Amino acid sequence: MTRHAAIRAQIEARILSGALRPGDKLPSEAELVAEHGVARMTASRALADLVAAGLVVRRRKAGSFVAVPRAEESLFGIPDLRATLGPGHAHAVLHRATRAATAADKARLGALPRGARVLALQVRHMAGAVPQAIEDRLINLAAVPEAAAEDFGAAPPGSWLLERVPWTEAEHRIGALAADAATAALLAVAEGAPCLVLDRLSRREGLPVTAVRFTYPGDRHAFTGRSTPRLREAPQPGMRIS
Amino acid sequence: MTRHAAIRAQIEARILSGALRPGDKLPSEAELVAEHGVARMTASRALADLVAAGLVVRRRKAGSFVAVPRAEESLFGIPDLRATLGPGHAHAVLHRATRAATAADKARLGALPRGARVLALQVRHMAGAVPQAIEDRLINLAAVPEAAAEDFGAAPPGSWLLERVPWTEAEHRIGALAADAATAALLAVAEGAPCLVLDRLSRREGLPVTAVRFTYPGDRHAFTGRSTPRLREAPQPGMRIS
DNA sequence: TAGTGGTCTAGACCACAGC
DNA sequence: CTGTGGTCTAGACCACTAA
Repeated sequence: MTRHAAIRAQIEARILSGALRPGDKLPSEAELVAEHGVARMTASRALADLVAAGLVVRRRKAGSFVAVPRAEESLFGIPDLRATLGPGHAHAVLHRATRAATAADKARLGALPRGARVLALQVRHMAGAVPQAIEDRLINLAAVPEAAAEDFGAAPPGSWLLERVPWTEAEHRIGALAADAATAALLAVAEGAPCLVLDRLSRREGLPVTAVRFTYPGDRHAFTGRSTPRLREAPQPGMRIS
Repeated sequence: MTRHAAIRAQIEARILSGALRPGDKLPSEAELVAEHGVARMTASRALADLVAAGLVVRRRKAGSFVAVPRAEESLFGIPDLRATLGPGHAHAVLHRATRAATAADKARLGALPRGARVLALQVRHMAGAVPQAIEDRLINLAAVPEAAAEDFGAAPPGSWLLERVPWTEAEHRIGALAADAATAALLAVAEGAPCLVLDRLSRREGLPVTAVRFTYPGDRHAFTGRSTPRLREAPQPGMRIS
């Protein structure tokens, strides 16, 4: 491993483990130079890589800090609904339950220890009086214990989680399904109407954090995005839901 | 503009304009040093940025070369169907026409000069005897004149284009639609069945190149992906269609 | 084996934004 | 004003691999 990669890995591990939290100050280049006995360009390279990875922000004179994830640029470039729908957006928690993980829960979240507890949520997102999406979410309380005491009245669970839990891996699936009777009723569409479905499973260092399914009425939503060849100084703008 | 950015921009312009084609050799670091009067690290940084942008590949002793886009990692990480479906995949051109751009064509491709000619294609993708997708594509012949003489028997148009035409910008839309009668017949699904629809418009330096709509049966396909925080040395694996 | 890229050093000057 | 990051230099050694 190269020296800049070693420095980078050390800092990255502290961020991903939670020892360093979003907003915390990192060592300055000069401190890294003294600590690791390298040239400043080497320390600078390590921090620059962390910036490219989105884990760190740097400000002149102020220093380097653990990046605070912005809700607008969620996983895979698919933002959460708060940013998408804007001020007219409202959400309501339809169901909320904590329970020992069932077999079905384990199938969604992946391997969980025996007796693991999960928080199951169903949230409906509205734009005015028009239903825009149904969110079915499972949260692994072993990974996010503070979720048990949260009512998600102010921020929907996606935004709430994004600002608190660093993630290291996510799996996504975007498909199309016909609305079943329950979904159709909640979304105010005809039974059998085409719906866009986004499934996402997020992990932190192998530990499942949350599994979520968003169901959007096919006539009201699409994922849109712009992309350019990935440039270091122009990160991918990502997808929007529109 | 910094010196490494200037060197990078010069090379990038030559690649995007087509003056340098995929596979062409770029100046070595030593040549860039002599040409621009900079230190080697500065030239190296310019080339490293181009590698990060995916425009360049570098091999020790051999040199730096314009990257040949791989069909497996298409725009937005959504690969073309050849790579997805593997050896069992076959495609057939159902319709093929060159014509002066109609109003509908211009609506899909965006601004075109008067009298612009386009190639319209409809292609069906199969896995064995099972239809997997319908591809409706428009190609701007002003941007890709050699497409007029291509029959797309060997490679489907997506792969063919990707290997020949550099792109600088793309817009995407993923939605869900009910299959109309014609689509249902081609995909061998019931009329009204939910379908996943991917629309993509690609441009090269503002010039529309191609607009395409893929329609997938909702019960046979989904876009799946894994993602990690974007690391310079571990590029996004991207989506797969499965 | 020689050319090329990959990394690192120990300096330097500058721009910028907090203090 | 000063700490911090951003960039650049002119070297150096090494690793890899294509010739």
